[in-house]
Amino acid sequence: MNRSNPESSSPNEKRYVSTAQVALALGVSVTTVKRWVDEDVLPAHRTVGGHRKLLLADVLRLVKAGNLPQANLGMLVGKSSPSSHVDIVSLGQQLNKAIESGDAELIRTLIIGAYQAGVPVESLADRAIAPSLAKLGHDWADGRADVMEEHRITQACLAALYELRGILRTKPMENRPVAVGGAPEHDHYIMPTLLAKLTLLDNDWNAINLGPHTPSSALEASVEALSPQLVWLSATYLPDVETFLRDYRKLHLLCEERKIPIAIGGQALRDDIRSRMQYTTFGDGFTHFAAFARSLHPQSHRPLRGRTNGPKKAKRVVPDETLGDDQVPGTR
Amino acid sequence: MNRSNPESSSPNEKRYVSTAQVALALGVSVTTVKRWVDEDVLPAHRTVGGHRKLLLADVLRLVKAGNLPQANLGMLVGKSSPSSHVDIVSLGQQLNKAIESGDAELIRTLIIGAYQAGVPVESLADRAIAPSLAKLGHDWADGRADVMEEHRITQACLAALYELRGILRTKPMENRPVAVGGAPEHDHYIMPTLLAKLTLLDNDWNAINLGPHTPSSALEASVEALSPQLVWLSATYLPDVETFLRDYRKLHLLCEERKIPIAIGGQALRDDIRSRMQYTTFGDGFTHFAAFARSLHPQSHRPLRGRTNGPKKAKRVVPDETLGDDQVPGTR
DNA sequence: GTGCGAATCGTCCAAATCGAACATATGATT
DNA sequence: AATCATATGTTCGATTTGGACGATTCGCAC
Repeated sequence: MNRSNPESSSPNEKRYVSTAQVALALGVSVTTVKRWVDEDVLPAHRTVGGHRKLLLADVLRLVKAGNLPQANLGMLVGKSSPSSHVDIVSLGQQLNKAIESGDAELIRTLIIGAYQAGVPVESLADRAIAPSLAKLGHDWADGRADVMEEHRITQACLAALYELRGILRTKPMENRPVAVGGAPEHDHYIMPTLLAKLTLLDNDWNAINLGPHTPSSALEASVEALSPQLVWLSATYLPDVETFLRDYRKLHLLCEERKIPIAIGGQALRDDIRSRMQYTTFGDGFTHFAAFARSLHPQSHRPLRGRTNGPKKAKRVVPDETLGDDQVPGTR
Repeated sequence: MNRSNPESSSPNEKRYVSTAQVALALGVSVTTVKRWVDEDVLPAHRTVGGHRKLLLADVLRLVKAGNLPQANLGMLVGKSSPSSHVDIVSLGQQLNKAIESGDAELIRTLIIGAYQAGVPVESLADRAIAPSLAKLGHDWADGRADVMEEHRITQACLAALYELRGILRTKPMENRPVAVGGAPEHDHYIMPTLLAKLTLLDNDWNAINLGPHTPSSALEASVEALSPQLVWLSATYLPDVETFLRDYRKLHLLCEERKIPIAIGGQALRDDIRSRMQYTTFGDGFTHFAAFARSLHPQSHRPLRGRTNGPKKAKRVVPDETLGDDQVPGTR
């Protein structure tokens, strides 16, 4: 087992980094980093002598929130991997190899490392984890892998994802909109609904996951008890479509009455089933799901250049963006 | 700890920590900590030999006064001394309250904190987590709690346990004996088999968890593929006892042939079922399970977190003097 | 007690960071 | 195109920090 990242072993997320390191990694100057800290764009702590100390987790959050094209986080998370931008495709291939060899430690390193290198959770899910697990499922069906491998790998991925959840948990949960969700009854797949939760957490939601095999009544109870601003339902296995549809209609009625959008997704929801459901959005993958969540609750944004408002010192809260890509001059 | 007045902040604040520990927690170098002490920014006592001993409370005060919060104080508070024996009973009560109130964050804090305070995983499982979840189950059956609460709490506990797994993972894994295990087919309970894995990890095993709903064939395949030195099977729900027994007998034969001990456990294995099984040991709780594992592979050293006992020469700290504390770190 | 490895001490000095003032770049407004 | 407001980049001396060194102390086992 080639341990490409030997040093690991350090809970990177709560490591302090200096302004210079952040500047180098983000492709901006030190002064800019200092100013961002002073303007509360980036949280930081000061030493007694006045030096700024940034938590790595805060920096990573900014990278994902604002669009910093030149971000090269390799230097921050581990100086051993200068492979600048993490290629999501190659990540998927590496993940496949790790799964084939059954190397749980490598699986963890790849997933956590990719996130720390700036890959959003939804991309990680759609383009690396889901395809790899699907491939594993096919191999199993074709007899090239056995159930033992499948179970073992599933547990390894689960552990990595829960660790990722721990990283996502580290940032402020105040003033976040609440979402609840789960998988329908008799659907025992843990991962899809967990990925949905992680995706929401990564997009500044407070997600409450009721887990797999959640009876419709439990979901309805949570809607009434928590008054969420979004409900998700992830169906991977549906033994009884009719019962599911009946339950779903009830849930949908309740949510419609309370004006709560529902997002549904999952492999089990084939076209013929979807056509019989009413929903606000069907997420064809977690990327769609994340986009929908962001449309409901836009994230804060990095300051933009130029005049944004009248001469007044207006507060800068850019509601949404799209402004496409904007090139930050990566001088230096 | 009977005398503890509950509201008195943290359990341990009169503990002394070294400059290196403080440096690690605050994210600065040892030299800097030494200088801060010399400049009266941080109060400290000196041993007769001149070593600095910092009161944990003082460090925490600086952390709050200055702007260095949320540093890795986990590393500091984590190494609690044995004298502050966490009362496992009171922990269970606190956990019950946290579960009743549905406070996921509190659940996490209690579980992680208890482990870091020196409670072994098996005790945590047997005397806090299992009773609390059993109580939740009863409340649910009696109508005092609903399914929503149960699912939500289960997810919270799962997350905490996976985080605990992350902590256990950081210990060296070389030269550990391998164990494999899981829950039988159609048993979808994740937690018992996860707790079994954590228990083994905490006792210097390398445990591979195939997870819930594991077909007997998968377990057998893993025995053949991995040649473990222990197999565990945790049954919480057994819809078809006869099939289970038939599968188990096959597994037992395989293991006997290879001289691999089997440990079984779980609520579903009532006396009448157990009487029909052959096994090496039946773990009536994780404490038994851990003891059995240790008997197979004695630990070189129980990972005593914190000092086992202070040298009889109790603190020989010279109260040192005056140094008009306060001295707020001038953030200039 | 005695001994030994690991941790800490004190003291250097180089490197990193700070704050402030000034110069440049960017994008919206006119 | 010209203008303006904001954001970013550069330089500078003063301050803070971090690492290296041998000498000393501490904790633990025997």
